Order: sequence, then structure tokens, then C-alpha cells
Amino acid sequence: MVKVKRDTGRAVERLRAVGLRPTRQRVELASLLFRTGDRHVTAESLHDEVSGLGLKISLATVYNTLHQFTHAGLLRQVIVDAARGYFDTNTGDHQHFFLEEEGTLIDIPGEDIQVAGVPQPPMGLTVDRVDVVVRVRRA
Amino acid sequence: MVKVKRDTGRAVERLRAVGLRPTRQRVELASLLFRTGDRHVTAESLHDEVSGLGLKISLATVYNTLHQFTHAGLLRQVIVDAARGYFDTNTGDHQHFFLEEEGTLIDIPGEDIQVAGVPQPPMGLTVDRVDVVVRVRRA
DNA sequence: CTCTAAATTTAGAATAGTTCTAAACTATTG
DNA sequence: CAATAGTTTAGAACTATTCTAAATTTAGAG
Repeated sequence: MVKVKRDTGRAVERLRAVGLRPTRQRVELASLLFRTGDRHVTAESLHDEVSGLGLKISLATVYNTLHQFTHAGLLRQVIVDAARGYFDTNTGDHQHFFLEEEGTLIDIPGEDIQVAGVPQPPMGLTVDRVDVVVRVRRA
Repeated sequence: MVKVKRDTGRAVERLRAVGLRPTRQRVELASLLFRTGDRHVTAESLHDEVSGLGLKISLATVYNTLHQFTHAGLLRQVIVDAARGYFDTNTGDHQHFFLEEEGTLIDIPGEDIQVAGVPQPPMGLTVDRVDVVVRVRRA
């Protein structure tokens, strides 16, 4: 009987690389998040996914982990909705389409989109980053 | 004894113009919001302001009114923070600097800033609007 | 291996912002 | 002014998120 093993090695490495202990919960979440390409999750959506797979991770841990991953540079938070917080596995330079009705985010490559004419910020302030959200709806 | 009257006439007109009954609460809020130039408020910040002036409007009414004003096109909602909802009296084409640490919004004229290269949205979707948030911090 | 200290996870309570509800009140119309 | 439709309100309810303190797990030393 061959035990079906999740591709957990990469996740462990990745966690070690950023100085996070590879606990079961972190490894499982990292495996899910980084297995495929770019993903956009919500704490609840990720928790549901985890639960659906029969894994047991508390919602609090999902929240904690998402924040830890974000601080570690593994994830990025995307603010598009006053109601929910989204996390994006794509930490590179890019922007988003946001389909409010469905809570769906779609990446726009950073090379595609360009913002020009950002004025110098008021005295004493420096630009941290420029976020573009293209709000879309079903036609 | 001359009664100090708030410049309430304009507010009443403005409300009538968009089909909202000029109740005391709406008139007071409209007067505050539209008296000066562009303003950025939060339900709570506006409620505090109102209370500070000795006026009595429930927080629920402030929320209701902000939404009604928004639907009527008198205000615009700005999404920059997962925690609070901001409302902007400037409903024209423009963008924002956002100083997260202090919750401060600063307008960027729409003429200044330009977004180029927004790809065509996925099939069946149309662009509703493009929001740019320039996140700034104290240097 | 086993033990310990430190880190992590967890259930559930707590919090913050916002929305809902149903009763009281007010503006408009006739 | 009376009727009625719209509005306001206090407080309950709700949602997403954070906190807390106790239980568990990990890493590393022996």
C-alpha cells in the first residue's frame, strides 16, 4: 500500500527559508497555497478548503498563518473589498481586476499596466506602493 | 437676539434635487459634508463630528444617510482599508494618496494621474471603474 | 531517545465596524 | 389637521478578525 504523500518537501523548504518552523498546519497551508500558480484566498475560503480536504486547522491558525506568510513575503494582502481581506500568492509587481459581485480577483501583469503622473506626495511622505484595482461587472 | 442659522438652504435644495426628503438629520449631515470643499469621512468620524457640535443623530442614521447620499451620487465610497469604509464628497474623476497609519486620504486630481495598458477584461466582463491608491508613509 | 524551553495551535471569548429590526416619530399630501 | 408613507432610532444581531490563556508541538541539548 503506497501512502499518497502530499508534495510537502517544497513547502517545508520554503518555510525554513523564511525562518518559519514547518509545523503541520503551516506545511499544509503552504502546500495548498503554493502548489499551483497564483491564487487569491480569503481566510475563510482557505479554511473551508482545508476543512473540505478533511484537514483540521483552526480558523485562528489560518488567520495567523496568512499574516505570518505575508510578513515573510510569501503572500501579499490585497485590499479591494471593505468586507473581506484577500491574500495573493503572487507577490510580484502586478495589479487586479476585481469582480465585486462574486468576490473574484484576477491578476493583471505588472508589465501590462502603467500608472503615470502620480504627483509627489505631500511633504514628509514617501510612496510605499501604487495599487490599481480595475472594478468589473458582468456585462 | 439673532439666531445663528446654519447655511441650510443649499443642503435642502441639494437633497430635493436628488429626491431625498430634507429631514433634519439629512440636512445637518449634508450641510456639514458639503459646506467646505472635498472631504473624506468615515461613518464614525462624521458621527463624532456631529455629536461634538451638539447635534443628535444616531450612528445608524449616519450609516443610512451616507449610503443614501452615495446612491444618489452625492458621495463616493473609497475602499482603501479593510477595517473602515471611507466616503468622499468629491465624486468626480480622481484618485487618492492613503496614509494608512493615520487613516488619512488625500485627493489626486484625475487629470494628473493616468493608467495605461489595462487589458481587456475577461469575456463577459466590463470595466466599471479604475481605482488607484497610492499608499504613502511618513518618511 | 528523552527532556525542556520556547514556539505554536486552539477553542472560545472579545472586539470593531456595520447592518438589521421593529417601534416611535416626522414630513408630505389631501 | 388627519392619514400615510417615509424616516429615525436604540439596541440587538451579524461578520470578519483578533485576542487570550491553556494545551500541544517542535527543536535541540543531553
